[in-house]
Amino acid sequence: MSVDEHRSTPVPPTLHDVAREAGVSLATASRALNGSTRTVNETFRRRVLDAALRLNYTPNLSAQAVAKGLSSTISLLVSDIADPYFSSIAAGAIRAADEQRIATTMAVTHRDHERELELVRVLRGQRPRAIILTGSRWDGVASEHRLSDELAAYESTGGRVVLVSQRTLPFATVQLGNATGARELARELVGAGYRRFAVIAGDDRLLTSRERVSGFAEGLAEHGIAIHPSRIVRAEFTRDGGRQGAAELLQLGLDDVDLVFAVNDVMAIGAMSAFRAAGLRLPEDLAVAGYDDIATSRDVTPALTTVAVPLEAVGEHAVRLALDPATDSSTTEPVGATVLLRESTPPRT
Amino acid sequence: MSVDEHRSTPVPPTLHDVAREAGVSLATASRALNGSTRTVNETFRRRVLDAALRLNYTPNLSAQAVAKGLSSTISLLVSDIADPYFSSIAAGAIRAADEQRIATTMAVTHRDHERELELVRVLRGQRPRAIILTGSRWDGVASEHRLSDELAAYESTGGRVVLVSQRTLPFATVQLGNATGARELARELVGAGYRRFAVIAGDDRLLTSRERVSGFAEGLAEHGIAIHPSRIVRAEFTRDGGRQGAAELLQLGLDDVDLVFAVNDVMAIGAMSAFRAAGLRLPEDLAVAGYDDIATSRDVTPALTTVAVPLEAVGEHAVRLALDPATDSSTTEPVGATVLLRESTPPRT
DNA sequence: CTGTTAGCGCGTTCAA
DNA sequence: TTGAACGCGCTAACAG
Repeated sequence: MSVDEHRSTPVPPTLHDVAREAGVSLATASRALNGSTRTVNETFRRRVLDAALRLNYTPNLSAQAVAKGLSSTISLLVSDIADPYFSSIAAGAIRAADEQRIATTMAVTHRDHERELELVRVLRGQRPRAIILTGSRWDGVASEHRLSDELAAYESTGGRVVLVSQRTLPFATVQLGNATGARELARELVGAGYRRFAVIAGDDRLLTSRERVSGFAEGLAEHGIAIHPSRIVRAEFTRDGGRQGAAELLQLGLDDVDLVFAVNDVMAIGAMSAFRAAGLRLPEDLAVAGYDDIATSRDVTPALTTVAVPLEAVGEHAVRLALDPATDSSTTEPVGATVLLRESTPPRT
Repeated sequence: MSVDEHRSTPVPPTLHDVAREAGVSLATASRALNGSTRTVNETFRRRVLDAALRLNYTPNLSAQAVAKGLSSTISLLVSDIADPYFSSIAAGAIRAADEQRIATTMAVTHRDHERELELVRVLRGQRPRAIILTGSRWDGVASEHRLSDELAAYESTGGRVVLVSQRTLPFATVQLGNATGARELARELVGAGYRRFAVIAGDDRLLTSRERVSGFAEGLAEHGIAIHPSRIVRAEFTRDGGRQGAAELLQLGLDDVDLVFAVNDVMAIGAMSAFRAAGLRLPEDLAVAGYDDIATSRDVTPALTTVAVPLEAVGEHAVRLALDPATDSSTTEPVGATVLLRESTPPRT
């Protein structure tokens, strides 16, 4: 039937096949199937569509991208897709991209700067409409400059860059209001009667960690409360990091602490596990608060007090920013955060 | 300097630009940069590489794909990327794909058959090396046939299909051993002293749900225990579904039940929340077990008894299967499951 | 080992 | 409105 039968490697039908099958020219077939200006006779149109259906034709997106010099994909970089923080953002991003019929390519950096830079280079090869970088930016990390250069080069050749994090690089950014959220959390906790705090933070070069810690400290300072530096420990931005931070705090002694703020929920949950393993009753012996409001936060016992970040909306937003031609690199979209007081921080009488 | 300066739309440098800059032919530049057989003079090679670096050149992957008729991407379909079950599989898949320097395009079906079918059609346009479908297959759903046809068409034109689920379609499949895992869970639970069970299942056409329920029932039957049909409720495969299932069970009355098995952890956790809200103490008043061993399971209180599925490994495995040319469609890779008895099902004396 | 040339599948001019 | 011809960026013969 088809020419493919005698070929060794099977191959998808091309527009050429469709045109031949329909008895029209390549151009007509192209116009009937993918043309923007639908200036094609209804009869021919029908014939082409039928032929395409009969052949089970699917346009080769790569070829289209080459021909029009414009691809229909975006690239999304995350630190760790199994982390609910990033998978929520990804969910929103994929949905928004999907609405515009563009595909999302995902890549994972594992919080490795060099890897991130390398991925940007590789992904540029896809000529995506946009590259979205999620995850905290770093301070004092040399590769940030190279990353910035790479992204600038990409943007200078027609690409769009959107960051979901801090605006430390000159690109459109969805800012997360970490300082504000943490400050508000501190206020509410003081309002609930807490006075003596410890913090499990992340690497100090991690701006998200820094912003949350300083925002929290500011909120306390408004009430004349200070956190002793020795009560701020640093650990990895993961559940295990939270456990280790808690262990360190336990070793330091927690007699003069009534609430531990972990800079994200994943760490907070790890910390809760460690505290409990050490024999502490939560929240009676110790209160814990986190940040992000990942799904698990409401399911742990006691339910975790945290700051809700509309993660899926953030992802959608980033894509809209990326795909909206009007957006320029100086765009900064702040996203609000909401304090959620739950059982892990009961009011102190 | 460059011709782009006078152009309205900025454009990335092409191989042509690099060749000109290096003073060599297009072919030489191609060979030096991307050629497999590195039969190129070291001097020229240097010159080309330098030029590429100077121009910040990145090969256009779409063009490469068109030229060699082979793309460097795979497509991964998941039901819901924010669900830890799927994000874990995705993490493994992305990692494995990455190792082979191929990019992963993600799409989300939201458990909608029509959408899934449509996505397969769209994704075929990318000419991915492989399409990986994760998520339970359905029984008695008409679109399954059309999906199968679509996938067959894709495979007949050189693509590869891998399913992560049940082998109900004639494609390479990573099978999850749901029945076995559930049977083993039932045995262990009986061994722990439980005798009276209820089940929160999913849609009965969802094979994953069916397999887990029937496997569980089989395990009980070995000990002469049966589950009364009225003690099996059905709900959505989500946390809210779990809540609703629990609510239904509560309404039915749980006096004659000492353990509730929810067919996945997400539902089990939702159910725990609902049971607790209804005033039940867990696990004293009621034991609960789930399936999948998502990260949250060990963080809830009481820690959830479940069946561990090596999700990330499953994802990696699916990609290897997809990319290994030796694999044929009849390949079936079973994956073991491990019962994890935790505090939500303490031994009954 | 190098350069020339002909494609890959498709969009889009330009005449007809 | 249609079709022929060219170009997109790149690879893969082919000849030198």
